[in-house]
Parts: sequence; structure tokens; C-alpha cells
Amino acid sequence: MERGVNVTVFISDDFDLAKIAESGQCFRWNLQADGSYRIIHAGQCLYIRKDGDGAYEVDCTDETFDDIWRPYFDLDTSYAAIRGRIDAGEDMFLAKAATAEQGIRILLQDPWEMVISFLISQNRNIPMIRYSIEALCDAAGECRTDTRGHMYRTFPTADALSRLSEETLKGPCRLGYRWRYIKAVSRQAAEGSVDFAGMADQTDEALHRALLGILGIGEKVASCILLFGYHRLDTFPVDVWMKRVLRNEYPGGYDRELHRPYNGVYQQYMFAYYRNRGDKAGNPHDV
DNA sequence: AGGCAGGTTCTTA
DNA sequence: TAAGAACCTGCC
Repeated sequence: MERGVNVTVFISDDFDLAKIAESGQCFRWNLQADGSYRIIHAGQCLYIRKDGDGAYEVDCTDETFDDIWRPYFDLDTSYAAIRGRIDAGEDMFLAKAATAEQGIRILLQDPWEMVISFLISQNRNIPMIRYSIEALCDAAGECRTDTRGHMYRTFPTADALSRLSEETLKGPCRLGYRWRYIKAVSRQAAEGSVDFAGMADQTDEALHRALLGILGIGEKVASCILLFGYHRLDTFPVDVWMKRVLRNEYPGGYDRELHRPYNGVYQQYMFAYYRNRGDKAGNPHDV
């Protein structure tokens, strides 16, 4: 790193920055020219770069890394061990996918940010999602400066979001018809009729039901929020890619019981594996 | 040029 | 309750 604090941390478990960045669970990771990722989370900004063999250079103190970023990266969970539970004899496809996509982890992200992010995600591709989220942050986030002297914006609070006009949401933020969803949910959160942080102690089922009650949140978006915002690792989001996986690889049915309680982690492997294959040659997995 | 994209709601049978 | 249409927008 050019300036600021320079600290090296060691991570021995599965941890692949590029794979996590492309996994579709986070939208505020930006690859820099020097190969580091700039990550904005919890009002903070981190630059992190792989520095050979389990060593990573970060621009924060050890203390901040332990307090903020170690939990964020879920470094106290062994994803190698979760991968290790897969029995190639029982599920060959999953075993292949997990090997190919080793390094993916499920981040511990903010529920509120995930609610908004996945509400925005519907019917759009990743670049468009990222654009709208950045625009929302520009419009309503708090301005701060990182260790390289660059400005960044925090993710907006519900109160700040609820104050944005229809014109801003539809114009610069390009939310389209989704603007109503963002408007409604940020109002509810701001006035306290829903409390996404406070829901964190609920069971998976109760959370799922509560999320489905929010305008604009359907089955798929609710599952993503459960998995990425509340870290419910057994949640198994099914989008168009996973429909292809299930149709082509599990014609006899996918056994969720067999893979409890890590269906969500396995979903990430299969999703990434299929998408990467499909992108390269016009989706050869499709029938 | 029409269809589709990492869905959901609203409308209609 | 279950299909089908409509929805923003950018890209092929």
C-alpha cells in the first residue's frame, strides 16, 4: 500500500478475494490497479491485497482488522472444513464445483445493506446493481476519506434513504420501478415499524416470513438476504442459474437434508461454477 | 427490433 | 391457486 498503515495478516483457511468479489454477494468491492481490493463495509474502507501464500497486506491496524474485518470475512469459520464434508461418492457435481470454487466464503454483511442491495438486484445484472448502490451512497451516504486520501461514502441509513425523492431514486440512482420498494422499506425502517437489525435473533423460518412481508421482497430476494445479511448458512437461494443447475445436474432432485446445515455455502460453489462455465462458451450446460 | 437479464407484483382465469 | 403480463433499463 502506498500510504497509511501497512499491516500483514495471515489467513490459512479458504480465502480467494477475486472469487468472493465475483460471487454476487457483495457489491462494494473494487479491484484497484495495484491488485488490491477496496472494500467498504460498516462505515469503513479497507484495502486488502494478497501478498503471497496466506499473507495479506491491509491498510488498517491489527486491532481494527480483528474487530471489524475478521468477523466480516467470517475468518473464525473453516470453509475448508465445510468443503470437507462433501462426499464425492454421494454428490459428484457438488464435489467438483466446490473444488473449482474453493476460496469462496460467506461474508458477514449488514442486514439493512443487504435488504436494499437485493431489493435492487431483481431483474438486473451485477454492473447495474453496483451502479445503483453507488449512486444511492453518493446521494445519501456519509462522506469519508480512506488511507490513500480518496473519498468514499458509507451505506445510507434508513433515515437518509427515506428522504430521497422519487426523482433522485429514478433518475441518478436508476432504480426504475424498484424505487417504490426502496422508498417504502426505508420509511418503515426509519419510523421503526420494521427493525432489520433487531430481527437477527429470529429463527430462519420466522425471518423468512417477515422478509416476504416487505413489498418487493419475494422468495429469491428473501433467501439472499437470509444467507448474506443474516448469515444463515443453510439458506439455499434459487435464481435462474440455480434453476439450470437443479434441472441439469439434479434431475432426480437435490437433497437438502444431505447437505445441512451448509446448503447456502454449497449453493455458492455450484452457482459460481455454473456461471463461470456458462460465461465462457455460451452456457453449454443448458439443454 | 424484440428479447432478455441473477424477480416480484398485479391482474386475470 | 396458478399462469401471464407488466415493469425500468441497458445490451445484444
